Amino acid sequence: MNKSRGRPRGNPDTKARIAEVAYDLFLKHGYRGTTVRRVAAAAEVDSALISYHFGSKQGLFGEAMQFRCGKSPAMALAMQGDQAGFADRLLEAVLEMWADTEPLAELTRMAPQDADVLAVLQEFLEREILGRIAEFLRGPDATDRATAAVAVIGGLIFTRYLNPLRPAAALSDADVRRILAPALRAALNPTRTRRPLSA
Amino acid sequence: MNKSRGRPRGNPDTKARIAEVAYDLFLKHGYRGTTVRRVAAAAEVDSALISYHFGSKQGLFGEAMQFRCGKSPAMALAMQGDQAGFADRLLEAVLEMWADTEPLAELTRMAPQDADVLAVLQEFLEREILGRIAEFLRGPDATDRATAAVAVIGGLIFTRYLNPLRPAAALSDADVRRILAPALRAALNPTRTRRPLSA
DNA sequence: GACCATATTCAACGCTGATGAATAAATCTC
DNA sequence: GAGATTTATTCATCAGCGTTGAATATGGTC
Repeated sequence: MNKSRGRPRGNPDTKARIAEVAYDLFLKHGYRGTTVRRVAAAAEVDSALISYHFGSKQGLFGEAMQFRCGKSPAMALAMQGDQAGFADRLLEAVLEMWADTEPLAELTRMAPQDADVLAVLQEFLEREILGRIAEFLRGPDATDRATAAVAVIGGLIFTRYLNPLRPAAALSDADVRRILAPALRAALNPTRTRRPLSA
Repeated sequence: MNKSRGRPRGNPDTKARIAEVAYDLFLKHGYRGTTVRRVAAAAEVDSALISYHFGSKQGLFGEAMQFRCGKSPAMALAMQGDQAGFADRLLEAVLEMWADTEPLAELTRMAPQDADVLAVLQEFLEREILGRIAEFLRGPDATDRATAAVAVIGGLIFTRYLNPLRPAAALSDADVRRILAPALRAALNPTRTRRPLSA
């Protein structure tokens, strides 16, 4: 069982192998449920090696996840078309992203287990979603409106995926669209002044 | 320093003292940052006593927090009045609760640190908010509509308090009302069939 | 006063993530 | 090619975590 000390023969990319094994384990058991030692064992490596390569458990998590999220084509699609229908297309894109992109859904599922995970999710929301929306809007108060939109979208993600309230998670996609579309439209609405509240 | 073994003289309510000390520490250092041993030290008690009284760290957390949340009068106020203005009153109540109820805000602030904390928050949302809304609505699909409403409210809590996206947290109360009120109204709307999407 | 339930400390267990020293292979330098 | 340096790895160990079981002292009951 004991492997000899020192650098191994050849140039096996042990670091990459560790990251891959870690990725699987993180998906399966969540952040806290995945211990450094278990990753090491699964990769047939001493646990100290993980500290050596990734610095810390959080570092390992970051590197193991990083290269899989982002670059979803769903958003790109929403960016094409007129501003009028943008809200609806945007909502569609978000629903699609979480339905298709497995690592994203898994990331969300285990986010409440640790602050480190939530930080990754937060960065994703800000850079990947808020950033692109602001870019599309292009107005003077573009950032403001994008911010408001992300508030609504974040809400969707929270109640539906991240911390699913039992009944809330059961809403159909159609229901989600019906309920949140007005909110998204209001958020993206350039008229920043108060509007009459028509009950 | 050593205190003698066995039951102490008098009947000091050590359990309550522990809960109070724990509450302070949880607020100050968060869930993970507060170790059982440190609570024990602060309460001048052996750490095993905590397992004895509360069963586990999560149990300690639950009991330490429990008796302070809930029972907020803001919700009760929203329950009085006609159905037409309910959405707006409800939104108002939520904003008020998080502004006033210190432990609630703190609970939210440190929720991302651990799943245990999120579980407490989740229970609060379901029982204290979703439950009361359904009770007020009283219709045939009351639960459905309440669920939808909580989805929106949960969104507010998520982006504003729990995992504050830097720009999103900066929204004023007025902005929040403007953006989310339409969504809440849509959620509470009894006409469950699709409505025309007027851009 | 005997007895049992209760409250407490003590000592230990098996975990956790991390660090520093030893070691061996790969690579660079002359 | 030999020697020095850098890189990759294991090993032994650390301090800390939450939890458990045994020992012990007090309070209430008959």
